Amino acid sequence: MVTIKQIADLCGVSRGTVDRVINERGNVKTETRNLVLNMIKKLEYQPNPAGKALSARKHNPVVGILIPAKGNPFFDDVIRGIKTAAEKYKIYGLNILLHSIRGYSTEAQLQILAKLKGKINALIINPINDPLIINKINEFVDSGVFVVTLNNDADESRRHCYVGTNYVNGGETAGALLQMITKEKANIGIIMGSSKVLGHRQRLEGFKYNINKNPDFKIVDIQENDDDDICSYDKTKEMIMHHPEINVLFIVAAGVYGACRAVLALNKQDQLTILAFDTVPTTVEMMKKHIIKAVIYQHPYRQGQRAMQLVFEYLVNGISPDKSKHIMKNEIKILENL
Amino acid sequence: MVTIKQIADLCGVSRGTVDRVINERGNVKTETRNLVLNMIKKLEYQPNPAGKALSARKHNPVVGILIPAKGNPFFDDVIRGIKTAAEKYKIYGLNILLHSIRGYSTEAQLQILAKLKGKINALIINPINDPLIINKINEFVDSGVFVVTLNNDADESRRHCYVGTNYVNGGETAGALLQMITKEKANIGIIMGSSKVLGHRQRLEGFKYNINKNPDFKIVDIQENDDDDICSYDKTKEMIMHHPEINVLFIVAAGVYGACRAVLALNKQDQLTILAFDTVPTTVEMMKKHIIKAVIYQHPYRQGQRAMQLVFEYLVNGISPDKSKHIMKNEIKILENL
DNA sequence: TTGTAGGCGTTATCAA
DNA sequence: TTGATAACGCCTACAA
Repeated sequence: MVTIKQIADLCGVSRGTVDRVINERGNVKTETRNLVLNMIKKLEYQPNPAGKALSARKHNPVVGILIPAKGNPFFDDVIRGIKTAAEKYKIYGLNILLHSIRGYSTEAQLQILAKLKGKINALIINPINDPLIINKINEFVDSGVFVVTLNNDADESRRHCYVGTNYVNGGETAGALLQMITKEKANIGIIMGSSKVLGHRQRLEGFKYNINKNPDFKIVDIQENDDDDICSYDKTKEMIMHHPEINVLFIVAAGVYGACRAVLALNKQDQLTILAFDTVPTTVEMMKKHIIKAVIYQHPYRQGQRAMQLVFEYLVNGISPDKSKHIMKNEIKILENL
Repeated sequence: MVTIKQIADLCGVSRGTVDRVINERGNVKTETRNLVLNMIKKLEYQPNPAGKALSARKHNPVVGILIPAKGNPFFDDVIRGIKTAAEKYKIYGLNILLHSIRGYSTEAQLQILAKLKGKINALIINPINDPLIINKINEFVDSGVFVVTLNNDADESRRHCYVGTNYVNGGETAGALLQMITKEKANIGIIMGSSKVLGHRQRLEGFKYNINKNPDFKIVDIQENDDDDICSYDKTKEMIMHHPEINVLFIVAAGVYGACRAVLALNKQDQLTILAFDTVPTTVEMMKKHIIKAVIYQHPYRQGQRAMQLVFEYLVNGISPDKSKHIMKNEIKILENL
């Protein structure tokens, strides 16, 4: 393990000069610069994160976090992952400014972002795909803030990293699983959050892609519940009543509890195979009651943890992420392996 | 964030004294000791891992690793996880001595352990549950070595940590999944590694527990293949020929490829639902050919990574593990979410 | 353009 | 029994 001091000694210059070369601070003669650079390459110099971390204590870096988690239990685990990681990193002087807001509103997000401006060194955000937000993200990036998009990407922006899942694959997996667990023919009713949400559309796309291969599987109806349980309850009830042939219910986003309650209200639980996403407490409850057969799980805790880890490594250890997309696998959860 | 220096100043003693108290090096008057201890408690002092890491560079800690990985592709991913993590920690001065051996032999394990004695500060081991090995593990622990058991526990020993899965639950999950994907009745043939291996016995136990709830599911035959593909091929062939009523094949350990080849040789692939463990390349191949329906996955990469992480945090950051068992979930993998 | 020196927090050695 | 000091690797302000 080579250190700056060693490089300096071997090049016959001071540590300061080597540091200037490494961190591109300028004010180094081209010759000495090249000398140092060659030595660095030759000895495969790598900065020691512990040294950096210690040195970084003087900055007290701050991470701004913006997540529309209020009223959406999926994010509870994401936030738990964030907070656990934050606690671990606190000792290094890394602090967080956590903003959990309710629902998806460009206006609200912009407001929080304005508040965070100038106060943070990194930003973790579950962004709306709105040009105004994209724009703000780019502004943060330009001002040197490290930006991680969480659970929903904004790849039109210049964010450094995305942590989340492959939504298309989530739908495909659900579709394949459904074909495994369904005896004979399936008439599928779909309840989705909103076709305005990219992730929901992609899941549906993946699901359809896999389902359409099988002539015994038909999608009978698709309704949107806006991720709201009451709306979900009404829409599901209506759907099942209008289409008594439905024997599979696929719930693509939130509102799982409302949909299940509708099934129970109609006493249809024994005639329906229900598939959903995520293991929020109410969903687990419905799995325990054998109402929901299986769900697709997107590692929410690890998503939160990973986002914080990336920020920590960048800000404190001076390590840039090795890849820009950190994708969690879509797992299949049944009651037994929750 | 309080530092040793601050504690020292507030107590009117030197940093050296505070360090002596914290690390219980003795040679401190009881009064000053209590003074310091109270201050530490009051200010909730927590050591800064970066400081420790920097200081630890002087020791150049070494991790011994002993895994019977040769000829067992399951461990390829475990080792990949170990090596990736080791690479990351190299810069901190942490080095590894990796011993990958072939097969499970107490003698061979003892030999390696003897070789490692005195050379290592931590040990990661996939141990045989033999009193001789347990004894050696305890010797290492007593001499101050941090010991992590990997993928197979030795909880009769005083090892610090176990990283692995819950085998009983793996079997239960497989059993539950099987009941979901099987139409009507199932006559199950089971190929297991060896009843001498605790993990295999536990998987079988969990599987039976779940299967026995359902009168339509019967276990027809159980054979052991000693984790060997050729043996697996022969035993499976024989089993299927002797029991033409078998319509489900459950492979509890290695030898998946051999078993599948037997099925193919008998041209039985369309009449059998096959379930197995782990996603080794040959198993994935069989999944792509639609011979194997699903497998239970035990996060091998993460197991290796986690074991190294625990060692790193202990040796370099001076952080003791928060729990003694680090259990990975049993995941269900189908072709789509591999 | 380059070098020096001090500090981040912890540990270890030596002197008192 | 205690204190002073240097070292781990990096960064930065200031001096040359």
